[in-house]
Amino acid sequence: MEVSFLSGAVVLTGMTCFEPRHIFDNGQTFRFDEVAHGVFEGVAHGRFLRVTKNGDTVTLFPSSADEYNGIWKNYFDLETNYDGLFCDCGDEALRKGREYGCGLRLLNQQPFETLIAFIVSANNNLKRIKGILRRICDRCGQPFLFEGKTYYAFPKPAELAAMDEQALKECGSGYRAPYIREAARMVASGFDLETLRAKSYPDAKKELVKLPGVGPKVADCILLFALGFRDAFPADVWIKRVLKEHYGFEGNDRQAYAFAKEKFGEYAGIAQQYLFFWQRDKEKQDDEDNI
DNA sequence: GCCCAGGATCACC
DNA sequence: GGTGATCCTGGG
Repeated sequence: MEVSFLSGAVVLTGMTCFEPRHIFDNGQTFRFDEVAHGVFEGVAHGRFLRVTKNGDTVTLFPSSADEYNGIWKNYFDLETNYDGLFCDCGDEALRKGREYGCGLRLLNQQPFETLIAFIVSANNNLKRIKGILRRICDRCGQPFLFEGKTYYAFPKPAELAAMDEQALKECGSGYRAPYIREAARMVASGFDLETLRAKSYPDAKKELVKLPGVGPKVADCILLFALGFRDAFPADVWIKRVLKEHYGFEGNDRQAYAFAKEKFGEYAGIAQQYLFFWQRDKEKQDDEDNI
């Protein structure tokens, strides 16, 4: 991989392990859309970003050397080498998932945004989650202009805590409105997500589930997608189907965590992403076949 | 109008 | 520690 800085853009060449669709359309972020074939746009870290890929060349726009080094390099987890991961792991399902999901990467997102996004994700589907978060951002995030269009940053804890329950419900969040409000209030008044990075995985998880609307699965999403815990393993319905179909595993949630830890070890979270992507695409394909 | 998908919570054992 | 009802809403 090589990085070059053009005027207003960052160009990454030799990117064999970077596939925008696999990165943005895998349930880890809800703020990017494919606006044209192969062109993804979204807002992260309070900035607009357009990501395109041609061959093995990835372009980030608009960007600069400072922004790349300060934000996007870490956001796209570019210091982790995904190339050889799980290639000869002796686990057929994982090897296949890895092959299929090649180019997928874990994003390092902002903890507060990730917390709220996954509270919203509970008992919900991708399309609705996206809509709810967009309306929340439109309503109380900081606006900024880019190419003549207005975009909204994800709200800060205090901005979100200031929204009343009724307004949150009007965004479509339903019964989750009081959870969102109270979690935002707790973070605004001192619940420090950043310090969780220094804790062990079980301790950090114990802290997170103290927040309203955060159970074991949502806590794992925050740990994996925002706080750098690569061993966190979000056990949602999709991944439980994988465990059942390909590993013959049938158990409750806590047994699933133990199984994942034993089976996939310190990279359980990355394995989860490959398996999740594979399973979801497979079922999407099955649905299309049934039409 | 009815049923379904999707996790956290709460009451209860 | 585990089980099952409930919450909300878009979509079939």
